[in-house]
Amino acid sequence: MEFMPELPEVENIVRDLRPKLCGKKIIGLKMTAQTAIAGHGSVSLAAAKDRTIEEVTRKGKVVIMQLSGGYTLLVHLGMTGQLLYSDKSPEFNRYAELYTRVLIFLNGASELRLADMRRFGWVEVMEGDKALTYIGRLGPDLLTIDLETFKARLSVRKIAIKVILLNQGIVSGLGNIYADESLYRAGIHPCKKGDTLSSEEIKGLYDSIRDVLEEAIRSGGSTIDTYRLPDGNKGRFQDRHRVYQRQGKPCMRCGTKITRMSLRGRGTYFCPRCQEETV
DNA sequence: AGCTCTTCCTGAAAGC
DNA sequence: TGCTTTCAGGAAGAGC
Repeated sequence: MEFMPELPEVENIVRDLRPKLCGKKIIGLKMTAQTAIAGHGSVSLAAAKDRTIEEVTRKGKVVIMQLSGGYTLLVHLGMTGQLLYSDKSPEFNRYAELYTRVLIFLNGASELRLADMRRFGWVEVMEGDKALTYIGRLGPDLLTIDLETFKARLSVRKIAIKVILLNQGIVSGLGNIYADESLYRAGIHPCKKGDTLSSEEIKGLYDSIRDVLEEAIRSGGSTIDTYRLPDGNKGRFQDRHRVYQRQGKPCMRCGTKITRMSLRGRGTYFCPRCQEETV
């Protein structure tokens, strides 16, 4: 159960869903179990009924579905969320059967559902400017941000760089796994404060993040595979972890044992030699 | 501004 | 063996 959808997984989901959903009309919605509706200024989910899905995009980890009439459907997968599409007679996996939270019925006998065991995920329908306001509060997406913006947003912060990277209001898309992996590749200690990073370090981190994200997207992430084989094919990105959940194991670069620490309540993995704390 | 702590939720894993 | 506790994680909120 290794989903933890971060930017690469959400990117793959959006790429997969876009051609399937665009042009489809929402003919009904059903909330199951306890609902997972966020309250960022939303209207009732029912407002999405009879609207057509015009575009499917994302920003950071948030899936954005533009609906006709100026409405927007947002989906966040939290930790364990899956967005499952089916146009066959709904035959989903056991996970989906157990943990479905929201069902969206589409024309053409197809449906989309949010299944989410731990219920940190949510869906929300917004009208007009509300969605723009919410999306605008998210920092620039890390797959498309330019170096100057990246530098400007990081270098003014006096907090640990990992905390910066996880704050979706500063830059969006990274979660715990890719934050650690990116910092490792850049050779930067997770606790180093943003305003103490040199230009070279910021450039190195920028490149590392881009590399990690693109590699993860190419390797299929993990969530994309749950569309068809939820309990089987899980993607390959976890095989590429160099520090995440590798505490006690040798660093692939220098052999030093990977360390685990808790940073703001998040498990944080790094190589104490390659990511020396210099300040 | 930034830190710590708490809440949400559930299953895996560790402790006894 | 079997019950109980702890932990993990994204995001938001409270209080200092």
